[in-house]
Formats: sequence, structure tokens, C-alpha cells
Amino acid sequence: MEHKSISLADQVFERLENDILTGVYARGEILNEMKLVADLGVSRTPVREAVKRLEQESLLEVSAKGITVLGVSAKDLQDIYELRLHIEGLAAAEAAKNITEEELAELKEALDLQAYYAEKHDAGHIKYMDSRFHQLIYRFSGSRVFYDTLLPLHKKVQKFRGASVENHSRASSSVQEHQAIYEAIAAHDADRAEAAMVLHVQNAKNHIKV
Amino acid sequence: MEHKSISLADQVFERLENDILTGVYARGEILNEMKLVADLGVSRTPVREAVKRLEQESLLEVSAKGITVLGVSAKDLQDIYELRLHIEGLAAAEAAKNITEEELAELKEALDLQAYYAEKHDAGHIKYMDSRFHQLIYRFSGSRVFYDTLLPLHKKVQKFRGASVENHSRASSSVQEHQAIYEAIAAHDADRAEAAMVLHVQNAKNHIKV
DNA sequence: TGTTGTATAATTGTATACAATAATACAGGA
DNA sequence: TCCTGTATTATTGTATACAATTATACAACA
Repeated sequence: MEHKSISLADQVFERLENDILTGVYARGEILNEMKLVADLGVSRTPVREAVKRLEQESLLEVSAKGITVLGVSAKDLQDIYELRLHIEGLAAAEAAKNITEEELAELKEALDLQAYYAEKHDAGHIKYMDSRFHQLIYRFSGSRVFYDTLLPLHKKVQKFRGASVENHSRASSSVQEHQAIYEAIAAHDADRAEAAMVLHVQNAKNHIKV
Repeated sequence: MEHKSISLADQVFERLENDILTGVYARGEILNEMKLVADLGVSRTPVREAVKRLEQESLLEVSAKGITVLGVSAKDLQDIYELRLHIEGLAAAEAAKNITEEELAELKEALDLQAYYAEKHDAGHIKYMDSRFHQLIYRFSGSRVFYDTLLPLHKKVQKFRGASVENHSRASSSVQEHQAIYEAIAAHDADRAEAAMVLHVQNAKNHIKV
């Protein structure tokens, strides 16, 4: 039994990041450490660590006034898609070149689960599996640089995908597009994987509700 | 007199980042907080903050064994150029659209200084001004997303540019390329700015010594 | 009314003591 | 010799007291 003990600071970071990205804390809202200490039931130290990391991601800004929630603006969203449109295809191409059989099975499982939940109209799980599929590709690209660059961009899009995953037609198109990407990667066809990914990001962009 | 008091944590962060990127701390080396406390003459708190931020940039990795220096590998370098080749042109294009007269003057000054130091074969200052030119363009793109994405990539390349700035021929080519980028931006010609930047990144990539 | 100086309060910044965890060294036995 | 369990040590994780800075409220004055 290997219990990887996850630190309080990491837990706070994940919870806080999620709360910012899902709108629990609104853009422009001003928090402070003691409020977060009270909300989360831990001391200032892990709170500060999490806040500083989120500040580096431009999700928060710390000043003497307090901790301002920056979150993700509509312009940020546009810029994120503009970037992803140009580089996410590269990650898919690299994954097609480098992926192992084991990793391929992991990717397939994420895809199958997404299809399953799409069939059941389970928006929450669809969104999770959709994210997982993309994040696995970042990992399997075999490039820490790609991973570190794309992951924060992808995470910030979360909140805005609510509408599209609840749209059954778009949800099943998304599954099909993932399917195409998966097949290209499984065939180790880098060019096709790249093209399929670019197409998918373009479609996702067009279905975003700001 | 406005003295923006910069925190110890920020100072430690900058110094540590620089020391990792310039090789003062070698890749694979294992540090620990107390050693850094001794080296830097501050308490654990600001050291920890800096270390955690650097961990998030994948320059360090913290475990029970200590603080491992990850730094930037040859593969990282390749991947960074691959990404920059695809997105740095976009930043230049945005800058061409959005830049103000004041900002343009700032960019011009960085360019002129780089030319001045190139003439004097002052490698240290060439490098600094070269970096500054690129970072100003990230800022003037008007996109926090572009800035946050490109800046860490750019910073990581520093160490590997030593050879190219010391090569007089390359140093003056670089100035000319920056000149072309500047002129396109000054003319608010987005397409030309993008093309000039892509060309420049490609040339820089070809002159990197790994 | 507006502005400027000043006292107060709120907030983050820093240092440090203590806790928890994991790595290491080493002894004992198969 | 190799493995395994265990004590020790080294390291990071957490809480908290105190310092420094900045924002804020308000009074005095022009």
C-alpha cells in the first residue's frame, strides 16, 4: 500500500485553483490570507505557498491591499485558443512519435470513458475525461516543455466549456474528434495526429461560450 | 523618490533562477534549504517561497532527498525553440497592432543600445539588451497570456546563447534582424513583423551551441 | 471644498520553533 | 553475500510570533 502523502500546501493549491477557475472566487474579488486560513482550516504557511504559486500563474495578485483574484478574462480565453491552435498540434505529433503501448492503453481508456459519459449526458464526467485526454497527450509528448506550457493554458479554459459539454451534439462531435486524434496517434502518424488536433482545437474554440 | 521595495523572497527567486540558468548550480546537483539559507543569508521562509516557484517552472524539484537542480536540458532547448518558432511571431504581430508611441520609443532604445554594445563587442550587455528587446515585445503584445507563456521559455535559453553573442558576425546579424522586426512593428505591419520574428527565431536556433 | 499630514489599522513579509516524513546507515540473520 | 528490519539522521512541512509595509480614515488647514 503506497500512500503518497500529499502536502497541505498542494491540497490548498488545487482547491484554490479550482475555486478560481470555476468562479467560486470572482474576478476582481479581494481576499486575504486570514480569510483563506479560515475557509480552509490550515495555517498561513501552506496558504501562502499556494497563493504565491497561483500568483505566478497570473490567477492571483498579491499586494498590501490583499489578494486580488485575476482569474481568466474573455481576452485571455481568446489568446489561449490562439496559442493552443498553433502549438497543441505539435504535442499530438510528438505523442504520435513517442507513445508506448501502455500509454496508448491509458489514452484509450480516457477516450472510452468520455464516450460512455457522453452517451449518458453526464456533463461533469464528460468534462473531466475530455480534460484528461488532452493532458495525457501533453504527458505522452515526452516533452516537459510542452507539458509545462500547455497544461496551464488548458486548465484555464475549463470554466468556459460548461455550455459546450452540456450540448449533446457538440459533446458527441468532440468524442469523434478525439477518436480521430487517438487513431492517428495509435498509428504513429504524426502528421495526421497534428492535423486532427488542430481541427479539434479550432472546433472547440468555435463552441466556446464567453 | 519612489523606491519600490522588493521583497527578500523576490530577490532570492531572481538570484536563484539566474544561478540555475547560468550553471552556478549544475543540473543534477542536490541542494537543501539550509545550504541556500547559508549561501543567501536569509531565513528559510523566503528561500522556500523562491524554491517553490522555481519548482513550478521545472527548474527545481523538491523531495525528501533535498532540492534537485533540474535546469534546462538539451532536449528542453530544442523543444523551446520549436515552440517559440510557432508562437513568438504571433506576439510580434500583436505588438505591431497594439504598440503605443511611448512603448515604441522604449523598444527603439533597447535596439539602439544593443547595436551600440555589439559595436563594442560587449557580450554581457549585448545579451542583456537582446533579451530586453524580446521581453518588451512580449509585454507590448498586450496579452498577459502571451507574456506568461513566452517569458519563461525565453529566460531558459539564456545560458546557451553565450557562444552566439560572442561571435561578432552573428551579433551584428542579430541586430539587423531586430532592426527589421522593429521597423515592421513601428509601421504597424503585423504580417511583416510576424515574418521577421519567425526568421529571427529560426536564425537564433541555428546558431545555438548546445 | 479640497488637500495634506498623521495616526490607526489591516495586510503581507520574515524568522524560527516544532512536527512529520523519508532517506540513510547499520546491525542481525538467512 | 544479500536481504531485511530498525534506529538514526537529514530534510522538508507546518504553525505561529513578530516585523515591516501599506492602505485607510480622519483631522487640520488653506
